[in-house]
Amino acid sequence: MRKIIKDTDKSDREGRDYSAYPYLKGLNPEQLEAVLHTEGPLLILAGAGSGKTRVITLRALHLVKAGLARPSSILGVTFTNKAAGEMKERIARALEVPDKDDRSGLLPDFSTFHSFCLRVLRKHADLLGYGRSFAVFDEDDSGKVISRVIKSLNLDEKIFTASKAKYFIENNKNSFVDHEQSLEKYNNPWEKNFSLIYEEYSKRLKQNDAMDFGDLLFNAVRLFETNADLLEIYSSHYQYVMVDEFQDTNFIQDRLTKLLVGGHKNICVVGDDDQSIYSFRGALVDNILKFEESFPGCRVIKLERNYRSTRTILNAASNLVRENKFRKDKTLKTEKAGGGPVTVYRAESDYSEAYYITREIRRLTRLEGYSNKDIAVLYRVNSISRIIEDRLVKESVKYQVYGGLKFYQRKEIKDIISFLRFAANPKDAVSFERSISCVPIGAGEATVKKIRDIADKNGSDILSAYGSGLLNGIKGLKETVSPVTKPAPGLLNYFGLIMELRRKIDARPTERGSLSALISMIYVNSGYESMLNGGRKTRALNSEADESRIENIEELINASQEFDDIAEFLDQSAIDESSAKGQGGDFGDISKVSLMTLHSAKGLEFPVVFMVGLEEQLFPHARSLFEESSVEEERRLCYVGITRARERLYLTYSRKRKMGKEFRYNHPSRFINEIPDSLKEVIEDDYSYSWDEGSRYYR
DNA sequence: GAGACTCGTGTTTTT
DNA sequence: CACGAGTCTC
Repeated sequence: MRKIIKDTDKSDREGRDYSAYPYLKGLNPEQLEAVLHTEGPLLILAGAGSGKTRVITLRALHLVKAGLARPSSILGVTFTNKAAGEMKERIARALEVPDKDDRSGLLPDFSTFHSFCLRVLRKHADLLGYGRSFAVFDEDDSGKVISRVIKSLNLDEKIFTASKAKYFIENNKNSFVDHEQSLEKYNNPWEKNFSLIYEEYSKRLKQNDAMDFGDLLFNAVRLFETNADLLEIYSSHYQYVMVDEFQDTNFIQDRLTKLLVGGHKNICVVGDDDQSIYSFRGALVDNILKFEESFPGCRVIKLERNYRSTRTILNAASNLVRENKFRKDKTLKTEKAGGGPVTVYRAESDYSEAYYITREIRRLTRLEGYSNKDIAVLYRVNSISRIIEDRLVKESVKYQVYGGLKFYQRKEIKDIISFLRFAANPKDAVSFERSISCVPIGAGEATVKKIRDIADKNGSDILSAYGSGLLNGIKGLKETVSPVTKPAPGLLNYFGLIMELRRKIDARPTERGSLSALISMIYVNSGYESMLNGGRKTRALNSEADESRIENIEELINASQEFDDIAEFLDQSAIDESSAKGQGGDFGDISKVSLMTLHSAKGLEFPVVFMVGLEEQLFPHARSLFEESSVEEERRLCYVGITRARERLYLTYSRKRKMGKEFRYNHPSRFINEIPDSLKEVIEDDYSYSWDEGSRYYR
């Protein structure tokens, strides 16, 4: 098999064809080389729009087609589930693996770092002292625990805020520093206290038999570093490893990657230091800059041909990013012609800015042959979307907001799932509290505390305490277990429901009924449904907020039909980031304008891009202005935004903007000035929108 | 002690 | 402006 590759390689230079591998046609020489370089370390420095995704997927495809690897021995790591899913889909189509069947083994394993680690830990976390059904806490859950910890340590919550503590803990976990090392490492009182919080937090997670997001990576690395035989199994199983967006990996992700490929070193990483935009998450650009040092003899391939943007757009991007001092110099070349100038719009107010964008979108779709799906509106912070949305709604332009609150993070969804989570893992006190207090059943803080205290005192979890009658002294809990018959809210009914869920979880899938039936049961029997319906006769009488909650729960019941396995569903819901319904990431087939943050736009492209709110303090964000390196990161973020555009780019800013309670008068972003005038066309606010509405807004 | 109510606050970004 | 913590009332 090796031979075939070599022959192919050679034949390229001699101009022979690739009839055995038709998918290689149309690749440029660098791309081709990247696809064909299969053995040993490979670094692909891929500029924006240089066909990076195509190279990765073709490389995986080629490994299979050329008989070098079984699909299941290829691991592709990405940062979002969406990206992972898309790559898998592409390969599935190329390999003609049908959709519905059990695909395991037939396709390469494309995962995020987190889902990969979670899968590993589900199998082996007992080696680290975790239970079979350990819980996965999201930011929200761990935030709650952290706040509690800060209180219990009698620290001033104004000074040692939960968010700072969270940041501290996250950073340490990302750097593979555990709470003991943290206590040793830091000596000043400030960090010492955070270390104490870290320590207590870790203990509580353990009590809850829970891991947070950081733990997934931390524990996977710990697992592999302390169990050489297990690492051997995994690293010899995954003969070929690829990591996408390598510039955004942090210390622990880099470490995990190196562990996995230690034996064979068949590692291919793809990235672009100009697109490193996650340093606040602990991402280290050095991981990609020093990759060659880590893997001596590594092949480096640069993809510098951009197939996406017009020359003007690309020039704008290049000129901008050239302002950064700390970067590897490189130049993207384009194949496309000039294109029109970048439009810079100066608005008097954010309202007027939204008006302009909406009007321009309508003009583009009516007169210039674009459709809504070709257009994206990108902003620095989510809060900007609102005023744009208002205007789009008023002018009946269909749009879809991506990102923002994720589906599984919505209150009502978390509420319903917390019943299931608690039933699956009775040590999960966070889910216990959430489930018992999300419906008013006469159990408030005091009762909850009483229950926890009883359980703690007897050294058992809450459900065992209930099962052995220890809770009988509590008001409303005199009888023993009773099956759930009617949806009457109450403490007894609550425990009846949880016990019932537990029985079903343990039962064989054939005997327990479908998962969606279980979730419906929770919804009805917990009293959640009647709470939302508020006793009203028809749903039309419900408030808009309640109605949307009901719809979301119905969506949840719907979505859960795809799952047979409860544990799998719980894992998915813990780490799946997909936002509101119907957002599979298929931007192509919905006729809506896309609205999203610049961060979530990474990896996407649109014929028309509007970048909104290009103002000092907002973009670059106020919090970045203290450090040169942070401003550079903002600039890279701007670079990412610009390079999303294929044909037309709009940069808009407003002189006056409502931020929080007050109006701010910001200067235009330095990033606008950093694009040469010759590439720009500046349009001033023409005051043509309705001042009536505007002034009412500004009252 | 539970639940309604008000006030104040706070809004960066993949998992 | 929406959410959470804190206060007040039943």
